[in-house]
Amino acid sequence: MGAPKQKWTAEEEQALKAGVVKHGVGKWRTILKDPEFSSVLYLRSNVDLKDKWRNLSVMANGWSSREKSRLSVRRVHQVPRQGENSMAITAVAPSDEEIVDVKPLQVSRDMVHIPGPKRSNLSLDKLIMEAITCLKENGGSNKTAIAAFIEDQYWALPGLKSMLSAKLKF
Amino acid sequence: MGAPKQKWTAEEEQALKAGVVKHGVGKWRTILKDPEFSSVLYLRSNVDLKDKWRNLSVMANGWSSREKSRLSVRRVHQVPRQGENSMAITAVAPSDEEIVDVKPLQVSRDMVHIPGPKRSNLSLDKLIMEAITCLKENGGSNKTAIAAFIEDQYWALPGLKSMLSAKLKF
DNA sequence: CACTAGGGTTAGGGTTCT
DNA sequence: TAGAACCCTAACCCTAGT
Repeated sequence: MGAPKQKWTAEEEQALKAGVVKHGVGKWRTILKDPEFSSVLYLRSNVDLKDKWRNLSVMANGWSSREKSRLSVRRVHQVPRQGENSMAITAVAPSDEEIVDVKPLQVSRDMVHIPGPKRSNLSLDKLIMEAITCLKENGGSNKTAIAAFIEDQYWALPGLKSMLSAKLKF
Repeated sequence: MGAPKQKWTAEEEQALKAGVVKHGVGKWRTILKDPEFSSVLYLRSNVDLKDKWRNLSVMANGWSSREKSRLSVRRVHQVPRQGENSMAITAVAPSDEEIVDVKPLQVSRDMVHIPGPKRSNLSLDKLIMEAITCLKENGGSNKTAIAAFIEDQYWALPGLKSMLSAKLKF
């Protein structure tokens, strides 16, 4: 139908966050016009950006009320929107299968799984190496922000901490 | 505990249908406020209207055999995305008994279903690079933005951030 | 007029009740 | 087991204020 709901993709979400980092909260039109993000966000309006940011913010602190019994692991499959937004980096051959269910760090096998943000499991090694490289090359970068960036992608992957501990050596 | 579940009466159902003919599908609040129907529907919410309409539509779409639909009110729409929403309805004068059948005139857009290509991890590397670049270039500016960004990320696994912060020194 | 902030509404998946 | 009624909330709309 005319305007079906357009679910935000992970790429769009990240682009928005990066846009906010670069231009600031509330600079929706600016973010949208930035060629760095427009290729990803061109389907969105400034108002869309604002609304999405609001949703993200709500999730960030509290969405306490009803996170109660979320049983059942549900496969939330997201149908990629009409091709075209594929211009980006092709890199990574994702040998890894998609991870559908992300579980909290400490979960016993019969515990309830909390459906986390749907994220794909791309090569962790790749990410880590990339991050390390970037960090080294950009001595002045804000390490906290970078850590946050990585966290956002992998916050729920089990075993992440230990993996990182093993890989990161400075 | 709670509401005993209110079955829809024939009058309510009738009013809903009339409301849709008059105001269009999706104008639930408008229908509800219309004095022509509010006296009948005052017990219902806009969401109730929407849900009821969905039920009616499912029935009409032949899933379950039932009264056949003779009349149809069709949503006419046009553009994908970014366009104006306007939904025009063409109300064909009902003979008298009417079941409203809502079906998209044209192809549905969700027929396009790309079989689970792993969702892109395409831009992650790029995003990381962008973030780093931005942070670097902006130096001290946009502290507000950065703070907002970090704050937004804060719900994520705290262990990782602190660990990275500790390991990566600048 | 263009944009943003914030409240309001809708769409659609999910859940509960019968 | 099905289906009607109801819930949740991301996505989208409306509009005052700047």
